[in-house]
Amino acid sequence: MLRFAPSPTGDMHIGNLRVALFNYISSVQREEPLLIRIEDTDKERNIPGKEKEIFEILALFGIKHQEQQLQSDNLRFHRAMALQLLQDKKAFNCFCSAETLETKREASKEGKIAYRYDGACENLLDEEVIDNPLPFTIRLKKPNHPITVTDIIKGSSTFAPDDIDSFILMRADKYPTYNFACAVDDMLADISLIIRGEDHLSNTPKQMAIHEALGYTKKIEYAHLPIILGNEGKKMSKRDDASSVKWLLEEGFLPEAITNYLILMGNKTPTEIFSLKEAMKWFDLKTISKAPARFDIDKLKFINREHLKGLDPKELSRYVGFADEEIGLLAKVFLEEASTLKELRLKIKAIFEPKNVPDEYKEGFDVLRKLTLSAPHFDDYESYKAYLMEHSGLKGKTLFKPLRILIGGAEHGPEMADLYVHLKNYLKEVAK
RNA sequence: GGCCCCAUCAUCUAAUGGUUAGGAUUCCAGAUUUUCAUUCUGGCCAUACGAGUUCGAAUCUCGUUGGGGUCACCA
Repeated sequence: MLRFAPSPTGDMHIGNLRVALFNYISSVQREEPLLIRIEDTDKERNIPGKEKEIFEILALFGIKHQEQQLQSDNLRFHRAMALQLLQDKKAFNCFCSAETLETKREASKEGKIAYRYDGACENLLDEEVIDNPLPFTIRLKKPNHPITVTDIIKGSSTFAPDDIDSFILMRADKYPTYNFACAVDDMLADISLIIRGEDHLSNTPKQMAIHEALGYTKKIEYAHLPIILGNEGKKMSKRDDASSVKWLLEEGFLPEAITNYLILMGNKTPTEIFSLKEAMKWFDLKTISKAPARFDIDKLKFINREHLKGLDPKELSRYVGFADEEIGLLAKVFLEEASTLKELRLKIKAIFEPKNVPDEYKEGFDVLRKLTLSAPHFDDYESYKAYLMEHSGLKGKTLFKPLRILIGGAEHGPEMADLYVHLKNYLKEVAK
């Protein structure tokens, strides 16, 4: 079983989507089910409705899953396991207040030394624990040996016991922390391969320590994906528009193109343009680069354009707000200068809307417009052009510039003959 | 700062000890198109640095520098 475990605390991030995608591909390749687990243990941060949004996005990108669960539904298991660790003396109650810990943390920061839990409550006598009325957390005793994480992408890295530390499993409010809930749930779900972002790499030895303390011996495979960097060369944050899947969709990037780019970036692929289905055949976690990759919106635009070119005209027409194959074909013509659906919609809209004509072309424009409205139907651009030339007396730039504005909606654009074929049945409307 | 990871054009990558270090995106120039854009052709641009190992290093080793991640009773 593989799993994708997002938390419903914000908009779906592009990095999350990539993790979801890779999990999906790997689950299909390995013929193992995929579990979607919503990590909702932080009641304060959960945003109502985000969960639904996550499933909608997954569906939109064609990511299919076999099972789904809410992490909070496993609460009784988290508590039972914590109790067991306490009984086995693998964990202990900690009565240090958040404030005390905070001051100690500040102190080490000032002394420029790494903060570690000082073990204050590790060896309390049973009576001291029983009689203590203070709220408490439960901490795992740090392991007595280093833990090595073997990662499909990163190779292996070893962590010392001090770096794993005696961290908190259960908070004072009796709810599990992320690491504990995650480790228990992965164990319960019999997860075989965990694909997640590199920012979880330092959590992995902690979760392995939990498994070890619980006596769970199944060897889980790991793949930590390199971070996606924003323009600044730092981890993409909510502040980067492009990090939001919703934003990219609104900008007019096709899910297929986003998928293509997410698989392509920081990776070695046989071709540049491909579908998810094609990628299934050759995708391999081992070819993912170890170094973080920078998000390049220009490359995404290029890929989007390529996918747009391959789209069925009818479908493309619907995407730009029409229901006519001809408009779809017209949109394709505009693909030479537009690369997103949003840009395409603007170009097409400009053709059907009242035109903005610069003064120098106003006169010619009016002549051409009236001529077009009264002209007979011409099947091809050449005849239409000849008709206009004959009746207007215009030629060269004074003809073509206003004409372009009239039927192209802009001063610049694709070959007018290419526009005309798809517009000839709309001509009266366009010149209106 | 501690720990972990990384290092080929501006960006994403290819070259599994022997290549004029290749491709793509971006950018620029010429060409062509009765306007512009497109298209085509071409161009700019990289092995971070320093030591080894070797007949030979982008490739292996070590160091330096640089970059990133992470250090919560968040996930």
